[in-house]
Amino acid sequence: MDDGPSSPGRHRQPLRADAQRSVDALLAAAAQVFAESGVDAPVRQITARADVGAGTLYRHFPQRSDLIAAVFRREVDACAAVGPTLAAQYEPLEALTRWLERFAGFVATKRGLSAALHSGDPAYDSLPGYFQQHFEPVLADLLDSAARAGAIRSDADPWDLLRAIGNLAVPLEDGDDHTQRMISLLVDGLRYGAGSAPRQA
Amino acid sequence: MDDGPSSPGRHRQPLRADAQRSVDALLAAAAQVFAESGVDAPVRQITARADVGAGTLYRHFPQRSDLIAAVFRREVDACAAVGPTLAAQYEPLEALTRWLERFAGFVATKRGLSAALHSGDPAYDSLPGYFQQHFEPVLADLLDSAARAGAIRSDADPWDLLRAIGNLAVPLEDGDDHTQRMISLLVDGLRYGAGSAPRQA
DNA sequence: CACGATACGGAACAACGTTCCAGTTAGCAA
DNA sequence: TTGCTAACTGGAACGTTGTTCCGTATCGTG
Repeated sequence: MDDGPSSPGRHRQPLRADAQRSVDALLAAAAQVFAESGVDAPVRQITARADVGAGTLYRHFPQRSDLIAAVFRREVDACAAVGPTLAAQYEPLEALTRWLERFAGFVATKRGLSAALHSGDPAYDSLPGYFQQHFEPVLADLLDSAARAGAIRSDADPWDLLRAIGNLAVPLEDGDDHTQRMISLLVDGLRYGAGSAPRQA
Repeated sequence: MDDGPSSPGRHRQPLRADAQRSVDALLAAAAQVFAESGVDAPVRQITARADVGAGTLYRHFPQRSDLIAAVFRREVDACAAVGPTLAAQYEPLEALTRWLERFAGFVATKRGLSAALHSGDPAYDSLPGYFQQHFEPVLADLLDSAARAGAIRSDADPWDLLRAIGNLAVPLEDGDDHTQRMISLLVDGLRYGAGSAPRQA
């Protein structure tokens, strides 16, 4: 979930208690600020909200991309973890719908990150893989359960769906319910061929 | 070719002579600096090379995107204009090859612009259209002439070729001749089905 | 409790984007 | 040519940002 310092090996040392607090506060603050002002937001805005000095930030995240990548991974983990929880709590179709909405919320906070991803900085190279690796199995399980229950067709491709919703949620940004309507439309589309022979995802 | 001030209607007034000099100097300097250091290069670097004050830059290009877009359009125009010239000067296949190499040179100076394009700034919205609108006819003519001369097959899609070379030239940046070899490979591919029935571009 | 290692805060510096205006210059009319 | 006005120019100056540095505070341990 939270790797302490920068990029390479996970966490080398157990991190002192206050240091762990700082890292957590920074990641939480950065997540909020990134969502509000994009990944190019001023550093001071983050340190101020985390109630932390600038030196503390640079101690744990020497490169800006370290912070961005860490926030990204943390949010991917959080969103992916919701999948099994929902699956245990709701019937398959309901769990699927709710998770897709949650995923749309995740995507909505990624304003400006797309540009960073294509900036050529090698620090971001691993993120798309991380994204796919963690989300695809979660959605695959949700789809599978719903299909077994006869609630949706069985030929939906998880990765296609993820990208479709990603494209749906990105251009809006504003808090209207357009994305939500689109998602339910997609789910309805999945339900269409439930019992009989389906066509495509 | 050179629209004076910022974005909307072309040039509203004929621009005073010294102002025209400044604009030209700025566009030339910006083109060099962008090619060397990317579109995020410091403003002062541009004004210094243009031998111009900062105020002069902001008078003619209030937004950074104005300057970037102007440089982009100017270079598109310059590159597109070379097409007919080469066509009149060389035999069709030679003209085609030379222009493709020229086009690769154009693409090579666009480092970092791809990221800006996807930044969401509406000032860049028109650029892709401008790109396609000016390059596609030029290449289409060159391909057509070469096909009529029996030098290449006749089913090559100009737009496909432009994007292929664009992808070829982007990742290299360094001045090796890899791009050039790839282009000649492409042209050889075009020649393959010259007289007989071809397959695809 | 005391001590060493670790981490913290925020002042300080450098570099940048942008604004502002006193001085200069181009274009035109007499 | 000369004089006038509007347009244009240069660069100092300001506010903001990224980043470093180090005296001080805190943690974990024997």
